[in-house]
Amino acid sequence: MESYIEMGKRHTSLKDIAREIGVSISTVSRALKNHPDISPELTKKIQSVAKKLNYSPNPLAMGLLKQQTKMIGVIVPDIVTHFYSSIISGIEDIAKEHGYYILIASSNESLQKEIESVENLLKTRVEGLIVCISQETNSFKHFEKLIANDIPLVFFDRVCDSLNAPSVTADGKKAVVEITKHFYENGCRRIAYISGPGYLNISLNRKEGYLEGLKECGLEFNPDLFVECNLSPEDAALATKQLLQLSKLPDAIFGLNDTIAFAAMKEIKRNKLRIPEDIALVGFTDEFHSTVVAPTLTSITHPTYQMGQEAARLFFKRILGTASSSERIIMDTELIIRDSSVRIL
Amino acid sequence: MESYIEMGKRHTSLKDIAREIGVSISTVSRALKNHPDISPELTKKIQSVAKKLNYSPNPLAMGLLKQQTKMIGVIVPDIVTHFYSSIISGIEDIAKEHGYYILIASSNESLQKEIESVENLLKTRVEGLIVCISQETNSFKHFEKLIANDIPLVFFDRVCDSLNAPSVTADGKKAVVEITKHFYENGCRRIAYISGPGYLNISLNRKEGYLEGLKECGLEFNPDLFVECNLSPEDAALATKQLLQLSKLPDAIFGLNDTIAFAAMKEIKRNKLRIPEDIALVGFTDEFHSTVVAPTLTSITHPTYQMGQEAARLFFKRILGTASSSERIIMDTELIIRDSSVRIL
DNA sequence: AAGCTTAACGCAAAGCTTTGCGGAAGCGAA
DNA sequence: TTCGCTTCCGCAAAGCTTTGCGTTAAGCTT
Repeated sequence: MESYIEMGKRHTSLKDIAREIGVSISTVSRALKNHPDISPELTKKIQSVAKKLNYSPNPLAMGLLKQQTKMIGVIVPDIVTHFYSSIISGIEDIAKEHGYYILIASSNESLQKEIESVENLLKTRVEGLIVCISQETNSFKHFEKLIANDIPLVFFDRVCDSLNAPSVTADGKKAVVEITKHFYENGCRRIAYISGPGYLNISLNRKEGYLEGLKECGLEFNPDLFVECNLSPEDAALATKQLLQLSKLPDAIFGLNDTIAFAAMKEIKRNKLRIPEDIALVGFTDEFHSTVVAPTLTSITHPTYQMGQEAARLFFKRILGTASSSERIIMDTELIIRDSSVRIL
Repeated sequence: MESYIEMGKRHTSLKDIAREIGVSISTVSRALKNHPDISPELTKKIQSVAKKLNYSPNPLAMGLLKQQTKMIGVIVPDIVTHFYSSIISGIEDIAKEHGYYILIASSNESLQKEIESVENLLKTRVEGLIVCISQETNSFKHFEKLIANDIPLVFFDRVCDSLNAPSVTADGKKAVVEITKHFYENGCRRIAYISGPGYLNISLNRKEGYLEGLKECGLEFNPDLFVECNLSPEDAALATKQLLQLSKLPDAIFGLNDTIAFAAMKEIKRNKLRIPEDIALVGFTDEFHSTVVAPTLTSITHPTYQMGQEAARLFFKRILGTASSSERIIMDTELIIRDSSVRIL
């Protein structure tokens, strides 16, 4: 008896199995899920042939039928930063648990690309989106459309507070209060903050923490010591230069994130100033290389991987309909003290 | 006239448009691609309605019809290392040019997970795979199966030479010859090499370069100065310890990659030895933090992003049938000299 | 032996798109 | 008036799976 299976076909279908055995497609389908309508012997036979032919259901057909693709779109500013790739890892693992795959798109910090990504991802019929907005994103029409169409959407890290969507963020305010106090305890009195774009929630939250921290330490806010930059190393270097040109130098700098802190570190060194003796330095996000720079960088650790997991969990709550309309998870952070901020007083 | 479009449906189909206008589905399909059979007025009308309803073809249906998913599976040892995420970026961009999406899977350096990833990716009907094998991978059955089934497969960085598949790698041999000479010119005579698992092509190629370089410098190979480790920082630290316990210390260490070099750097510092005065150090892969460690690390730059692009291009050559059965691209590298290896003689 | 139940399957539709082919209507020509 | 051609559109199948419902034949009851 010759096999009817054509060679060159990459995947076996129910039809192939049906033809091979001489039964109908529906019988095969039922047998494979042990439907009682099919006799035990036939079921057994069909299952063995299916295994031999290495059958696996065609997800396209299933998707068409069930109207679901089992895919989640994930939009991040970039994929090469450890912070994001680590979060993606967390999302991926939870997605896998639910039998979902993720489709990753990078906005490259561009609003335009972010909008395109939303559209493209939607065209591929992802079932929803998990996103961290770009640093340029100050308009949210592309997301409002999703919410109006009832397409699941969850934000992480950089969120849009005005949108009614679930999110997971870090407690930036609390963290920066802690940083500011740490500076103070190490004798710093002119504490500078290099922030990101003012409309981003992370900039805002951390600034709140900065102000609150100053207050608690009995220090006054000095506009000279507050500068904004976009999130590039180049712009951060510029911001640092600006601080270093003040007639009265800062004695501490807090960078919105580690990228900014590293740029600041280079700039400070170039000016032959010592860290932390002349200027203490603290970052945020605890990138991998914090421990390997000199001096090692004091920073705030995000539980990045867990943030990714939580974001994904929020997503599935939403998919499964068990979510409150917009749950907001705020995760705790931890101050990791290293050499860049500790002065022997 | 009331619209027939149901609310709550997330996507418009041809059927929706057809019903809205009162023509058949096939007419709509043809009109949308300007088929001459459809009258200009009707075409115009259909197109305007399609636009209004924000129609985009259902990729599941298309996939089923055309038997293609427009998806590529990418398997990497991990996604959080800059080297891999950067390559992924390159792959992604070329894929996007071709209207393809990529599905990323991490093997976490585990052969078992790699095998699972291959199977899972295949179940989702990716059209082919682009992979960098795990450090454990010394068996290739899971890939042979792909080749036998004529499923496109291209390797990058860590490849399997015995398999007849296209690949893109860096010229490790040439690079390490250069490194060795660089050490020699800086007065080093006891040059050590911390390698990775012996069966990996990258370990092999670089060892060839090491031996060749020693030869050209008139140095003899000393087995004491050659150690292998798996690619973890912990194991690299162990390997370094082993070197530092030699009665006669090495005066130069080359690490298979930057991760190993960083681990070695920590270990050397812990032993109160100076870099590069006591031991010169060179890495490979030029991770972002090479410039920010102290001393800054001399290393080899891979053109990572371009490697990703080339891998993807190879993939599409294969898909489009214009590929020689197994083209192998070998990319040039560059030695970036920094503080960790330059001695003032 | 006729009627009925039940076990064990097959048919067909739906989900969406493309495309070869068949069909209807309109118009000019004979 | 009728044949034939052109123009313009619809039918249906294929790609794969699931599932409600219909069908067949065997076995049992009385």
